[in-house]
Amino acid sequence: MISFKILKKSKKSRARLGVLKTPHGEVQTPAFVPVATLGAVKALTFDSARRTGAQLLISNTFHLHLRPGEQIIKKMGGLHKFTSWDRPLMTDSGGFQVFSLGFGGEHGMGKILKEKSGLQIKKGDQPKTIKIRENGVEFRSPINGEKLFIGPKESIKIQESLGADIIYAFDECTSPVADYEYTKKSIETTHRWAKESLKHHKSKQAIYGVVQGGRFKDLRIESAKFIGALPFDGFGIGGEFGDDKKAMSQMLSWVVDNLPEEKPRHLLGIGYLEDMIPAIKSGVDTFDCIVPTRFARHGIAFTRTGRLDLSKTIFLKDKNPLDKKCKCEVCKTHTRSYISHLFRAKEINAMELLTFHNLYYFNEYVGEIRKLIKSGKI
RNA sequence: GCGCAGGUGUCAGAGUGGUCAAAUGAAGGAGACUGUAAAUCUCCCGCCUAUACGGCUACGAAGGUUCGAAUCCUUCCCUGCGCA
Repeated sequence: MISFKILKKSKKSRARLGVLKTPHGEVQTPAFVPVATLGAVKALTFDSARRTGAQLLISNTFHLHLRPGEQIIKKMGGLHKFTSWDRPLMTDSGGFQVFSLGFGGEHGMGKILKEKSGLQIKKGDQPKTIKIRENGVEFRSPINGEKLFIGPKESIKIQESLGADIIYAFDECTSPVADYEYTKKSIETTHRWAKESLKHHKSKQAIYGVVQGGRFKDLRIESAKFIGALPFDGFGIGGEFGDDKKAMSQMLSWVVDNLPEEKPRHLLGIGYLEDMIPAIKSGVDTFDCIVPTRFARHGIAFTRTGRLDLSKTIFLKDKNPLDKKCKCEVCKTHTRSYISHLFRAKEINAMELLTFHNLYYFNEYVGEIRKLIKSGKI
């Protein structure tokens, strides 16, 4: 089980400072949650991940079910023992894959709408590659194409075998091009699955319910009220978040105002650095995102002066560290020149160094935000 | 000197009479990425431009054959290997 203690509530916003206690230690919130989809922070050892200041990781039910399979992990003593990660851990339910392997993949879009596409998902529409049924989803394995079925019952069973500290109810993450009627129907499904998830939940792990509702105010509120009234230990906020930054804060406030105040809230799959303060001010306690890790593998470093693309030749002549003020071990020891060279030469160290720095920087950034809440500035 | 093989865009390397500014890589350039099918993906990459199924210049050099040549012929230059 977990417990969540709110240490301070901001007078200026919905932001709050807290401590999330889990069987594997405490998390100072607000906290950034690095993603370890397959039971690894890509490019890093867990020892390194700890040194970046990572407090809590999120792994993925769908992907671990496919490979190596939850039975293997259970036999190895659960995810913590299997991986050697000894700090708090959560597993996502596979709900995001309903989107990413469904409409998301089909339409070639993420959950943040970049440009008007003219596409619209209407009530009754189904993605081509997967089928969303009453009790779950017929997936196709991205590895070998085999059919598999995951619903709330399956997801919870898998997550119980994996044994993370916090698990999630199975949900449908909706597309930014889903229309009102589709989204309305979808939250009915997500709500039904939430109750089913609770029904099949037998372990002592904490379980979070997931709020959906797309960009529609009444649906977000309805979903928050419904999920918030169920006996979950905390709440995930998922789905699309509109096509501009203001919209996200707006949508989060609709949701947060209708969730129980004393329970932790996790914003699923957001954010960029610039999303953090708005999300935290909207009352979010934890949030995960693949950005620092994936972008690192694509050559991008996040710094106080913006993003740097280390694949550019210009950095070969740059003696500076990635970020002059950063105290991380990468910035203390390496130049942009060297890291750029490694990246361009496709040395895997480049990914390690960039991933380390990015995670350190993200964690540091949230740490600063915690200080701002503490000192009453946010 | 003789024999053999060969000289293609920044590089490597296809192409052996038209559909060739020339496959494919690489290098180079630009962009994307928000609960990870992502060490991935997209675009540009001879020059000019009104950016188009446009113009120009190009496949070692110079001539030639042909309606048409990177592709065939002649000479020359150069490179590699072998033999003297």
